[in-house]
Amino acid sequence: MDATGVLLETVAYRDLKVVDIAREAGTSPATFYQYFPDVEAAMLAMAADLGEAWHDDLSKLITNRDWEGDPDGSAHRVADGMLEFWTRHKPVLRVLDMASMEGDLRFRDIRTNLLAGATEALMGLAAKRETPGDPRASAGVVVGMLAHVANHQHGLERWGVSHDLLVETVAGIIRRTILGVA
Amino acid sequence: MDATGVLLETVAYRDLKVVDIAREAGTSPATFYQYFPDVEAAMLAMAADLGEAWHDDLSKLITNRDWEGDPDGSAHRVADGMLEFWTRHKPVLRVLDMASMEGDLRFRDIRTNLLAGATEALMGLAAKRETPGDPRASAGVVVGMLAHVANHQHGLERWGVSHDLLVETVAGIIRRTILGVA
DNA sequence: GCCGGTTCCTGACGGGGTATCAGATACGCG
DNA sequence: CGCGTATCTGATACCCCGTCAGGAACCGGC
Repeated sequence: MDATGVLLETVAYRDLKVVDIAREAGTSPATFYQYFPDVEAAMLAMAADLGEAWHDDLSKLITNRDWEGDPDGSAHRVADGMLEFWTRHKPVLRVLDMASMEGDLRFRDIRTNLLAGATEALMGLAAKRETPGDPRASAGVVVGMLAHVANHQHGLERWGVSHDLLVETVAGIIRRTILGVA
Repeated sequence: MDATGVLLETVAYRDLKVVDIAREAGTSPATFYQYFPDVEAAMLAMAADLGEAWHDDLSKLITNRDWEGDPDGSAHRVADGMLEFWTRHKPVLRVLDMASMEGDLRFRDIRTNLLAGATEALMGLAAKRETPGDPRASAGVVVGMLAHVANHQHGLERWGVSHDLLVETVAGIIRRTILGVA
Protein backbone atom coordinates (compact mmCIF):
# COMPACT_ATOMS: atom_id res chain seq x y z
CA MET A 1 0.00 0.00 0.00
CA ASP A 2 2.87 2.38 0.74
CA ALA A 3 4.43 1.58 -2.62
CA THR A 4 1.09 2.16 -4.33
CA GLY A 5 0.81 5.55 -2.67
CA VAL A 6 4.29 6.52 -3.76
CA LEU A 7 3.68 5.55 -7.38
CA LEU A 8 0.36 7.39 -7.49
CA GLU A 9 2.25 10.63 -6.86
CA THR A 10 3.72 10.44 -10.32
CA VAL A 11 1.78 7.84 -12.31
CA ALA A 12 -1.80 8.14 -13.58
CA TYR A 13 -4.22 5.64 -12.03
CA ARG A 14 -4.87 4.23 -15.47
CA ASP A 15 -1.20 3.34 -15.87
CA LEU A 16 -0.70 1.89 -12.41
CA LYS A 17 0.37 -1.75 -12.94
CA VAL A 18 0.82 -4.57 -10.47
CA VAL A 19 4.36 -5.17 -11.72
CA ASP A 20 5.37 -1.63 -10.92
CA ILE A 21 3.89 -1.73 -7.43
CA ALA A 22 5.70 -5.00 -6.75
CA ARG A 23 8.98 -3.59 -8.05
CA GLU A 24 8.56 -0.45 -5.93
CA ALA A 25 7.87 -2.60 -2.87
CA GLY A 26 10.87 -4.79 -3.62
CA THR A 27 8.90 -8.00 -4.15
CA SER A 28 7.38 -10.06 -6.94
CA PRO A 29 3.92 -9.61 -8.48
CA ALA A 30 2.88 -12.96 -7.01
CA THR A 31 3.36 -11.51 -3.54
CA PHE A 32 1.02 -8.65 -4.36
CA TYR A 33 -1.72 -11.13 -5.26
CA GLN A 34 -1.44 -12.72 -1.83
CA TYR A 35 -2.85 -9.54 -0.33
CA PHE A 36 -5.10 -8.06 -3.02
CA PRO A 37 -6.98 -9.53 -5.98
CA ASP A 38 -6.09 -6.48 -8.10
CA VAL A 39 -4.91 -2.86 -8.01
CA GLU A 40 -8.44 -1.62 -7.43
CA ALA A 41 -8.70 -3.66 -4.23
CA ALA A 42 -5.50 -2.13 -2.91
CA MET A 43 -6.90 1.32 -3.60
CA LEU A 44 -10.11 0.37 -1.85
CA ALA A 45 -8.14 -0.69 1.24
CA MET A 46 -6.13 2.54 1.23
CA ALA A 47 -9.27 4.62 0.86
CA ALA A 48 -10.98 2.71 3.67
CA ASP A 49 -8.00 3.29 5.97
CA LEU A 50 -8.05 6.97 5.20
CA GLY A 51 -11.78 7.18 5.78
CA GLU A 52 -11.47 5.40 9.09
CA ALA A 53 -8.70 7.67 10.31
CA TRP A 54 -10.03 11.01 9.18
CA HIS A 55 -13.76 10.91 9.62
CA ASP A 56 -13.54 12.40 13.12
CA ASP A 57 -10.76 14.90 12.54
CA LEU A 58 -12.58 16.29 9.55
CA SER A 59 -15.75 16.98 11.51
CA LYS A 60 -13.73 18.43 14.39
CA LEU A 61 -12.22 20.84 11.87
CA ILE A 62 -15.70 22.34 11.74
CA THR A 63 -17.10 21.86 15.23
CA ASN A 64 -14.00 23.11 17.08
CA ARG A 65 -14.62 26.67 15.95
CA ASP A 66 -16.08 29.80 17.47
CA TRP A 67 -18.76 30.37 14.83
CA GLU A 68 -20.62 32.95 16.89
CA GLY A 69 -17.66 35.09 17.91
CA ASP A 70 -15.55 34.85 14.77
CA PRO A 71 -17.55 33.52 11.79
CA ASP A 72 -15.15 34.98 9.24
CA GLY A 73 -12.03 33.44 10.75
CA SER A 74 -13.82 30.13 11.28
CA ALA A 75 -14.88 29.86 7.64
CA HIS A 76 -11.32 30.72 6.67
CA ARG A 77 -9.89 27.98 8.88
CA VAL A 78 -12.30 25.40 7.49
CA ALA A 79 -11.47 26.28 3.90
CA ASP A 80 -7.75 26.21 4.56
CA GLY A 81 -7.86 23.02 6.63
CA MET A 82 -9.89 21.19 4.03
CA LEU A 83 -7.53 22.17 1.22
CA GLU A 84 -4.57 21.15 3.33
CA PHE A 85 -6.10 17.77 4.14
CA TRP A 86 -6.82 17.14 0.49
CA THR A 87 -3.33 18.13 -0.60
CA ARG A 88 -1.74 15.83 1.96
CA HIS A 89 -3.70 12.80 0.76
CA LYS A 90 -4.07 13.84 -2.85
CA PRO A 91 -3.24 10.52 -4.57
CA VAL A 92 -5.79 8.42 -2.72
CA LEU A 93 -8.48 11.08 -2.66
CA ARG A 94 -8.12 11.61 -6.39
CA VAL A 95 -8.75 7.95 -7.09
CA LEU A 96 -11.61 7.98 -4.60
CA ASP A 97 -13.19 10.85 -6.49
CA MET A 98 -12.65 9.30 -9.91
CA ALA A 99 -14.11 5.95 -8.94
CA SER A 100 -17.07 7.68 -7.30
CA MET A 101 -17.70 9.67 -10.47
CA GLU A 102 -17.67 6.47 -12.46
CA GLY A 103 -20.40 5.10 -10.25
CA ASP A 104 -18.47 2.52 -8.22
CA LEU A 105 -20.62 2.05 -5.15
CA ARG A 106 -17.86 0.72 -2.88
CA PHE A 107 -15.72 3.81 -3.43
CA ARG A 108 -18.71 6.11 -3.25
CA ASP A 109 -19.73 4.73 0.13
CA ILE A 110 -16.24 5.29 1.49
CA ARG A 111 -16.22 8.81 0.08
CA THR A 112 -19.64 9.58 1.53
CA ASN A 113 -18.56 8.25 4.90
CA LEU A 114 -15.26 10.12 4.83
CA LEU A 115 -17.03 13.39 4.15
CA ALA A 116 -20.04 12.61 6.34
CA GLY A 117 -18.50 14.08 9.48
CA ALA A 118 -17.75 17.40 7.84
CA THR A 119 -21.00 17.47 5.89
CA GLU A 120 -23.18 16.76 8.90
CA ALA A 121 -21.35 19.34 10.98
CA LEU A 122 -22.01 21.95 8.30
CA MET A 123 -25.61 20.76 8.03
CA GLY A 124 -26.17 21.27 11.72
CA LEU A 125 -24.60 24.71 11.53
CA ALA A 126 -26.87 25.74 8.66
CA ALA A 127 -29.95 24.37 10.43
CA LYS A 128 -29.17 26.18 13.68
CA ARG A 129 -28.57 29.44 11.87
CA GLU A 130 -31.83 29.09 9.96
CA THR A 131 -30.04 29.90 6.72
CA PRO A 132 -32.40 30.06 3.74
CA GLY A 133 -32.31 26.92 1.57
CA ASP A 134 -32.12 23.23 2.41
CA PRO A 135 -29.33 22.52 4.96
CA ARG A 136 -28.57 19.07 3.58
CA ALA A 137 -28.27 20.28 -0.01
CA SER A 138 -26.23 23.32 1.00
CA ALA A 139 -23.80 21.31 3.10
CA GLY A 140 -23.43 18.65 0.39
CA VAL A 141 -22.73 21.19 -2.33
CA VAL A 142 -20.27 23.16 -0.18
CA VAL A 143 -18.29 20.06 0.75
CA GLY A 144 -18.29 19.02 -2.90
CA MET A 145 -17.02 22.45 -3.87
CA LEU A 146 -14.20 22.16 -1.34
CA ALA A 147 -13.23 18.78 -2.75
CA HIS A 148 -13.31 20.03 -6.32
CA VAL A 149 -11.29 23.14 -5.61
CA ALA A 150 -8.72 21.03 -3.78
CA ASN A 151 -8.47 18.61 -6.69
CA HIS A 152 -8.08 21.35 -9.27
CA GLN A 153 -6.03 23.67 -7.09
CA HIS A 154 -3.00 23.46 -9.33
CA GLY A 155 -5.10 24.20 -12.40
CA LEU A 156 -6.72 27.23 -10.80
CA GLU A 157 -3.35 28.59 -9.70
CA ARG A 158 -2.04 28.14 -13.22
CA TRP A 159 -5.07 30.09 -14.42
CA GLY A 160 -4.14 33.02 -12.20
CA VAL A 161 -5.84 32.38 -8.85
CA SER A 162 -3.37 32.22 -5.96
CA HIS A 163 -3.76 29.85 -3.04
CA ASP A 164 -4.66 32.62 -0.61
CA LEU A 165 -7.23 34.13 -2.93
CA LEU A 166 -8.74 30.67 -3.40
CA VAL A 167 -9.07 30.14 0.34
CA GLU A 168 -10.65 33.56 0.73
CA THR A 169 -13.17 32.97 -2.06
CA VAL A 170 -14.14 29.55 -0.74
CA ALA A 171 -14.43 30.93 2.79
CA GLY A 172 -16.79 33.60 1.46
CA ILE A 173 -19.03 30.99 -0.13
CA ILE A 174 -19.09 28.96 3.10
CA ARG A 175 -20.01 32.10 5.05
CA ARG A 176 -22.84 33.12 2.74
CA THR A 177 -24.20 29.61 2.05
CA ILE A 178 -23.97 28.04 5.50
CA LEU A 179 -23.99 30.97 7.89
CA GLY A 180 -26.16 33.35 5.91
CA VAL A 181 -23.74 36.24 6.55
CA ALA A 182 -22.88 38.68 3.80
CA MET B 1 -14.60 7.69 -31.47
CA ASP B 2 -18.31 6.88 -31.43
CA ALA B 3 -17.54 3.38 -30.24
CA THR B 4 -15.28 4.79 -27.53
CA GLY B 5 -18.07 7.06 -26.36
CA VAL B 6 -20.54 4.19 -26.21
CA LEU B 7 -18.21 2.00 -24.17
CA LEU B 8 -17.41 4.80 -21.73
CA GLU B 9 -21.08 4.84 -20.73
CA THR B 10 -20.66 1.50 -19.03
CA VAL B 11 -16.92 0.82 -18.68
CA ALA B 12 -14.49 2.60 -16.35
CA TYR B 13 -11.77 4.56 -18.16
CA ARG B 14 -9.16 2.37 -16.50
CA ASP B 15 -10.68 -0.74 -18.11
CA LEU B 16 -11.17 0.71 -21.58
CA LYS B 17 -9.11 -1.47 -23.95
CA VAL B 18 -8.26 -1.01 -27.60
CA VAL B 19 -9.59 -4.48 -28.41
CA ASP B 20 -12.99 -3.61 -27.01
CA ILE B 21 -13.21 -0.34 -28.91
CA ALA B 22 -12.27 -2.16 -32.11
CA ARG B 23 -14.85 -4.86 -31.49
CA GLU B 24 -17.54 -2.27 -30.74
CA ALA B 25 -16.66 -0.43 -33.96
CA GLY B 26 -16.72 -3.68 -35.95
CA THR B 27 -13.05 -3.57 -36.96
CA SER B 28 -9.70 -4.97 -35.87
CA PRO B 29 -7.32 -3.40 -33.32
CA ALA B 30 -4.84 -2.74 -36.13
CA THR B 31 -7.34 -0.35 -37.70
CA PHE B 32 -7.61 1.59 -34.46
CA TYR B 33 -3.87 2.17 -34.44
CA GLN B 34 -4.05 3.72 -37.89
CA TYR B 35 -5.96 6.64 -36.37
CA PHE B 36 -4.72 6.91 -32.80
CA PRO B 37 -1.49 5.88 -31.07
CA ASP B 38 -3.46 4.79 -27.99
CA VAL B 39 -6.76 5.12 -26.14
CA GLU B 40 -5.66 8.34 -24.50
CA ALA B 41 -5.16 9.97 -27.89
CA ALA B 42 -8.70 9.04 -28.92
CA MET B 43 -10.02 10.61 -25.73
CA LEU B 44 -7.97 13.71 -26.41
CA ALA B 45 -9.52 14.01 -29.86
CA MET B 46 -13.03 13.55 -28.48
CA ALA B 47 -12.43 16.13 -25.78
CA ALA B 48 -11.02 18.59 -28.30
CA ASP B 49 -14.06 18.15 -30.54
CA LEU B 50 -16.39 18.77 -27.62
CA GLY B 51 -14.43 21.84 -26.56
CA GLU B 52 -14.52 23.24 -30.08
CA ALA B 53 -18.27 22.73 -30.40
CA TRP B 54 -19.42 23.93 -27.00
CA HIS B 55 -17.19 26.82 -26.06
CA ASP B 56 -19.62 29.35 -27.56
CA ASP B 57 -22.89 27.77 -26.51
CA LEU B 58 -21.71 27.53 -22.95
CA SER B 59 -20.93 31.24 -22.73
CA LYS B 60 -24.23 32.08 -24.45
CA LEU B 61 -25.96 30.11 -21.72
CA ILE B 62 -24.83 32.91 -19.43
CA THR B 63 -24.85 36.01 -21.61
CA ASN B 64 -28.29 35.41 -23.15
CA ARG B 65 -30.03 36.16 -19.86
CA ASP B 66 -31.86 39.09 -18.35
CA TRP B 67 -29.68 39.42 -15.26
CA GLU B 68 -31.10 42.84 -14.34
CA GLY B 69 -34.77 42.03 -14.69
CA ASP B 70 -34.79 38.43 -13.45
CA PRO B 71 -31.59 37.53 -11.59
CA ASP B 72 -33.20 34.63 -9.77
CA GLY B 73 -34.58 32.96 -12.89
CA SER B 74 -31.32 33.59 -14.75
CA ALA B 75 -29.21 31.91 -12.08
CA HIS B 76 -31.67 29.04 -12.12
CA ARG B 77 -31.38 28.64 -15.89
CA VAL B 78 -27.59 28.68 -15.78
CA ALA B 79 -27.47 26.03 -13.07
CA ASP B 80 -29.95 23.83 -14.88
CA GLY B 81 -28.35 24.29 -18.29
CA MET B 82 -24.90 23.50 -17.00
CA LEU B 83 -26.06 20.33 -15.29
CA GLU B 84 -27.91 19.30 -18.42
CA PHE B 85 -24.85 19.90 -20.62
CA TRP B 86 -22.68 17.88 -18.29
CA THR B 87 -25.14 15.01 -18.15
CA ARG B 88 -25.39 14.85 -21.94
CA HIS B 89 -21.62 14.58 -22.38
CA LYS B 90 -20.87 12.82 -19.14
CA PRO B 91 -18.45 10.14 -20.41
CA VAL B 92 -16.03 12.50 -22.13
CA LEU B 93 -16.27 15.23 -19.49
CA ARG B 94 -15.56 12.72 -16.75
CA VAL B 95 -12.35 11.63 -18.42
CA LEU B 96 -11.48 15.26 -19.08
CA ASP B 97 -11.87 15.99 -15.38
CA MET B 98 -9.92 12.96 -14.26
CA ALA B 99 -6.99 13.63 -16.58
CA SER B 100 -6.97 17.29 -15.52
CA MET B 101 -6.87 16.27 -11.86
CA GLU B 102 -3.92 14.03 -12.59
CA GLY B 103 -2.07 16.97 -14.03
CA ASP B 104 -2.12 16.14 -17.74
CA LEU B 105 -1.56 19.53 -19.36
CA ARG B 106 -3.11 18.62 -22.73
CA PHE B 107 -6.41 17.67 -21.12
CA ARG B 108 -6.27 20.58 -18.70
CA ASP B 109 -5.85 23.08 -21.51
CA ILE B 110 -8.87 21.66 -23.31
CA ARG B 111 -10.87 21.77 -20.09
CA THR B 112 -9.83 25.34 -19.36
CA ASN B 113 -10.73 26.38 -22.89
CA LEU B 114 -14.06 24.55 -22.80
CA LEU B 115 -15.03 26.32 -19.60
CA ALA B 116 -13.40 29.63 -20.53
CA GLY B 117 -16.49 31.00 -22.26
CA ALA B 118 -18.71 30.39 -19.27
CA THR B 119 -16.07 31.44 -16.75
CA GLU B 120 -15.29 34.71 -18.48
CA ALA B 121 -18.96 35.53 -18.86
CA LEU B 122 -19.45 35.03 -15.13
CA MET B 123 -16.30 37.03 -14.45
CA GLY B 124 -17.62 39.97 -16.44
CA LEU B 125 -20.93 39.75 -14.63
CA ALA B 126 -19.25 39.79 -11.22
CA ALA B 127 -17.01 42.70 -12.21
CA LYS B 128 -19.92 44.79 -13.52
CA ARG B 129 -21.94 44.16 -10.40
CA GLU B 130 -18.99 45.11 -8.19
CA THR B 131 -19.55 42.02 -6.11
CA PRO B 132 -17.18 41.77 -3.13
CA GLY B 133 -14.25 39.38 -3.74
CA ASP B 134 -12.07 38.72 -6.76
CA PRO B 135 -14.17 38.20 -9.91
CA ARG B 136 -11.74 35.76 -11.48
CA ALA B 137 -11.51 33.58 -8.38
CA SER B 138 -15.27 33.70 -7.81
CA ALA B 139 -16.07 32.73 -11.39
CA GLY B 140 -13.48 29.95 -11.41
CA VAL B 141 -14.74 28.44 -8.17
CA VAL B 142 -18.40 28.68 -9.22
CA VAL B 143 -17.76 26.97 -12.55
CA GLY B 144 -15.75 24.32 -10.74
CA MET B 145 -18.61 23.79 -8.32
CA LEU B 146 -21.03 23.36 -11.21
CA ALA B 147 -18.74 20.77 -12.79
CA HIS B 148 -18.33 18.90 -9.54
CA VAL B 149 -22.02 18.84 -8.72
CA ALA B 150 -22.76 17.60 -12.23
CA ASN B 151 -20.19 14.83 -11.90
CA HIS B 152 -21.45 13.70 -8.52
CA GLN B 153 -25.12 14.34 -9.22
CA HIS B 154 -26.03 10.69 -8.90
CA GLY B 155 -24.19 10.40 -5.60
CA LEU B 156 -25.90 13.47 -4.17
CA GLU B 157 -29.32 12.21 -5.22
CA ARG B 158 -28.56 8.88 -3.60
CA TRP B 159 -27.65 10.81 -0.45
CA GLY B 160 -31.06 12.46 -0.38
CA VAL B 161 -30.76 15.62 -2.46
CA SER B 162 -33.18 15.71 -5.39
CA HIS B 163 -32.28 17.18 -8.77
CA ASP B 164 -34.55 20.20 -8.31
CA LEU B 165 -33.20 20.95 -4.86
CA LEU B 166 -29.69 20.70 -6.24
CA VAL B 167 -30.42 23.20 -9.00
CA GLU B 168 -31.98 25.56 -6.51
CA THR B 169 -29.04 25.35 -4.11
CA VAL B 170 -26.50 25.88 -6.86
CA ALA B 171 -28.52 28.78 -8.27
CA GLY B 172 -28.48 30.36 -4.82
CA ILE B 173 -24.70 30.15 -4.63
CA ILE B 174 -24.36 31.69 -8.11
CA ARG B 175 -26.69 34.50 -7.08
CA ARG B 176 -24.87 35.30 -3.87
CA THR B 177 -21.32 34.79 -5.19
CA ILE B 178 -21.56 36.40 -8.61
CA LEU B 179 -24.46 38.81 -8.34
CA GLY B 180 -24.09 39.77 -4.70
CA VAL B 181 -27.82 39.31 -4.10
CA ALA B 182 -29.09 37.64 -0.95
C1' DG C 1 19.85 -28.61 18.33
C1' DC C 2 16.27 -30.72 15.81
C1' DC C 3 11.67 -31.00 13.97
C1' DG C 4 6.93 -30.27 12.34
C1' DG C 5 3.80 -26.71 11.49
C1' DT C 6 2.70 -22.32 9.87
C1' DT C 7 3.39 -18.34 7.31
C1' DC C 8 5.19 -15.94 3.70
C1' DC C 9 7.42 -15.54 -0.76
C1' DT C 10 8.52 -16.54 -5.70
C1' DG C 11 9.65 -18.87 -10.40
C1' DA C 12 7.21 -20.60 -13.99
C1' DC C 13 3.41 -20.53 -17.01
C1' DG C 14 -1.13 -20.01 -19.80
C1' DG C 15 -4.12 -16.37 -21.23
C1' DG C 16 -4.97 -12.12 -23.13
C1' DG C 17 -4.05 -7.09 -24.56
C1' DT C 18 -0.59 -3.93 -27.00
C1' DA C 19 1.57 -2.23 -30.90
C1' DT C 20 3.69 -3.20 -35.46
C1' DC C 21 4.23 -4.49 -40.26
C1' DA C 22 3.77 -6.71 -44.52
C1' DG C 23 0.47 -7.95 -47.44
C1' DA C 24 -4.50 -8.03 -48.90
C1' DT C 25 -8.61 -5.57 -50.26
C1' DA C 26 -11.42 -1.77 -51.99
C1' DC C 27 -11.76 2.43 -54.57
C1' DG C 28 -11.21 6.31 -57.99
C1' DC C 29 -9.88 7.45 -62.51
C1' DG C 30 -8.01 7.69 -67.24
C1' DC D 1 -9.14 -2.87 -68.01
C1' DG D 2 -5.15 -1.40 -65.48
C1' DC D 3 -2.83 1.46 -62.21
C1' DG D 4 -2.14 4.33 -58.11
C1' DT D 5 -3.91 5.37 -53.70
C1' DA D 6 -6.25 4.76 -49.50
C1' DT D 7 -7.86 1.66 -46.16
C1' DC D 8 -8.01 -2.59 -43.65
C1' DT D 9 -6.30 -6.89 -41.34
C1' DG D 10 -3.80 -11.48 -40.09
C1' DA D 11 0.30 -12.64 -38.07
C1' DT D 12 3.56 -11.68 -34.64
C1' DA D 13 6.77 -10.21 -30.75
C1' DC D 14 6.30 -8.32 -26.48
C1' DC D 15 4.43 -7.30 -21.99
C1' DC D 16 1.23 -7.58 -18.09
C1' DC D 17 -2.20 -10.45 -15.59
C1' DG D 18 -3.32 -13.89 -12.37
C1' DT D 19 -2.48 -18.73 -10.59
C1' DC D 20 -0.15 -22.61 -8.68
C1' DA D 21 3.20 -25.64 -6.86
C1' DG D 22 7.08 -25.59 -4.49
C1' DG D 23 10.73 -23.29 -1.65
C1' DA D 24 12.48 -20.22 2.30
C1' DA D 25 12.00 -18.21 6.82
C1' DC D 26 10.14 -18.34 11.33
C1' DC D 27 8.64 -20.47 15.78
C1' DG D 28 7.25 -23.12 19.64
C1' DG D 29 7.86 -27.90 21.68
C1' DC D 30 10.85 -31.45 22.87
